Amino acid sequence: MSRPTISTITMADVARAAGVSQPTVSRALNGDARVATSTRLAILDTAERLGYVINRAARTLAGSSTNSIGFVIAEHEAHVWGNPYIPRIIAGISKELSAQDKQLVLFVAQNRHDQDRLIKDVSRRRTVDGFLMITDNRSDRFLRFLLEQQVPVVVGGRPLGFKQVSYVDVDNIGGAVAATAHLLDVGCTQVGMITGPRTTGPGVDRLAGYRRALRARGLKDNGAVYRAKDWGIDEGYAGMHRLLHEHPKLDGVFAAGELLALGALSALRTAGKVVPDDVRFVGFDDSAAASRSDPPLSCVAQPVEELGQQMAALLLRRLAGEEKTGHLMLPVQLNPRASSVGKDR
Amino acid sequence: MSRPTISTITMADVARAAGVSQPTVSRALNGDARVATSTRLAILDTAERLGYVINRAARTLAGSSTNSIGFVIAEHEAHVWGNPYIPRIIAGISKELSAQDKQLVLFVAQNRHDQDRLIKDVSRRRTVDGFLMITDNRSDRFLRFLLEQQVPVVVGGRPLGFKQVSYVDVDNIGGAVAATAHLLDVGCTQVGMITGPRTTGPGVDRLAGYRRALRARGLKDNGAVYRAKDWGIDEGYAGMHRLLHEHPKLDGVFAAGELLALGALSALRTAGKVVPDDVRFVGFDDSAAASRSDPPLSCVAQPVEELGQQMAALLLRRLAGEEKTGHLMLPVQLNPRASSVGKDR
DNA sequence: TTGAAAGCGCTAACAC
DNA sequence: GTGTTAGCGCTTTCAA
Repeated sequence: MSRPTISTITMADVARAAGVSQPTVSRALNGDARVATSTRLAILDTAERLGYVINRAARTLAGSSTNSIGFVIAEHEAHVWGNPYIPRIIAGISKELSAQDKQLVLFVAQNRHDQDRLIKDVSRRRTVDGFLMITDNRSDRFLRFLLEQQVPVVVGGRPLGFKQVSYVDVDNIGGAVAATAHLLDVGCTQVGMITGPRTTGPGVDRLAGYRRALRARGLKDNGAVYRAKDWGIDEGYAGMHRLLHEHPKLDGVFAAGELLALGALSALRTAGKVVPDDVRFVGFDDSAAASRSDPPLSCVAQPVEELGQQMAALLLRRLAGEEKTGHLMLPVQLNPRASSVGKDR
Repeated sequence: MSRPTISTITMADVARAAGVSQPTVSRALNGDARVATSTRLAILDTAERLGYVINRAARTLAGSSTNSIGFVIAEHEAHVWGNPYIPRIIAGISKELSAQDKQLVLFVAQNRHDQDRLIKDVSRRRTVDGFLMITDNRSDRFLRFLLEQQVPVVVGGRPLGFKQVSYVDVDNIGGAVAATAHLLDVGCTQVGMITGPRTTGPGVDRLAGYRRALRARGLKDNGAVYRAKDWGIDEGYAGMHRLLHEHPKLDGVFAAGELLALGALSALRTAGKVVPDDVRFVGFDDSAAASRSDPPLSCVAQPVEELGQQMAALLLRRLAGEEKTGHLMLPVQLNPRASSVGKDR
């Protein structure tokens, strides 16, 4: 049993079977309005019956679009590779793209050299119609290049230091306000925060939300803020450790990242603190992980998969000329949980 | 300043500039041995000078290869999206592929429906030359299909229930043996284990390694094994919780997964155990995360990025006809650390 | 509303 | 060794 021959049904085959010309098949399949409804239906039927699948290479060669978009992972080493959201973001992107019959091509540019190669390639030959990317704003040369060249691009997470860039982000400020307000609501008087890098939009915005919530209650900033250098578990641990030493009376903590929260929690337990008896805690999480039982903590749930999907949708709209530069903010949800951690309840 | 025109330098342009025919340019650029060295050099030089970049669509249409390979994420929802290794695996794959000028196309098949669509597409039209995939062996219909159709595929992690499939995996057995032996070496007398799903190669193999190490010391299995239903943090927590209740005298634990270890650690702390004073602990980790300070635990370090790279390399070799079905086992390293967790040292 | 003809940029025979 | 000649399977004018 040798490999079955891949049926190479072409538009010409469909045309022959349907009794029309090959260009008419092309028009019908591409939704050209000039094709008579009866013809279209006959063609669609024949194509389906014959199991026709378009040859992307031919389409790309003849047409003006590549029908594929690129996803660039350009974050600095320590960030992205510890970014637990990448798979989910990809799932969201993929969902949207496959619905529109676009291919998703992956590019990894961890260092300057990779970026240069990408820049060179893109500048000379358009391999994809546009880019989606996750960046930590450190190694942003590729993004800058894309914007200069006016190559369509949509970024995940508000990028700092760029004007006129399309991006999709979750409501970081709103989420941080809700988290902080929640801690105050349940009676905390000394609320601290571990925020993400000041070089990132989410890091800055979540801190802003925390401060806004304090201000709204007429509380003054007690300085119990740790600005993590990255989003990793280590920084969460280090941050919590430091906060506990500098602010022994802390009775509430908001850790603005999933791994930061894990690390912070670890430090709390190491210090013998019981959550929420000694210290109330709110973290960040993927909304898809909302059912997670450990840590059974209050968290701000972000729609990560939808973030990816919306990024793709926004890019496709731009490519279709329906939209110029634009932003999109996805709502988050505060997910309060009343479990105890640090000892058995 | 409008968008600079993408220079559409074709082989014909290079040919003209170099004073040869277009097919000769094709041969030179593709390393055809029949081209005279002097001609080749002249052509390469001209191409470089003109900034020539090949048109992949044209190459694919005219040739017999698509010059791109697919990466399929086919794991069951709960598994993959919590799989912390995906980004690193992708990095490794990308490294190898870009070195060979191949594109990486992503496919996501979370459910039966996605898989059917993929199967249908692949059976009718070859979009990529081969596939790389991560699977949890539950939703393995796509893999089965690929094998039946003799589509080249390389799997990451030993897949259960398949014969004649190429895969790359780390030395799970060796790692588990080393981990268990280490616990015994440092004086543990009651060593338990939390292993991964019995439907996965690594889950089975790591358990086998643990048992082999016990046997080698003449110890009999004390039954202190928790078989996690997935690799998530929750299962680690649940497993540790259960082990502690059923085996109160446990003084050593081997958690055979990164998230399993995190969860297990959490449960240990929750139960008031101090690591390593009360219980010795060995987890699994990405070797790239070896510098991680929390948890500062002994671990089996896996070369995850290299796993991806080797997967790609193996597939490319198969496509080049250099190799048939084959396996590759990457060595792991036991990384003993002597830190304390659960209280300040 | 449809067909005929041209051509996208490359690879692959086949000559010389 | 190198040039000539044919397509690959589409999209896109241009006629009809």
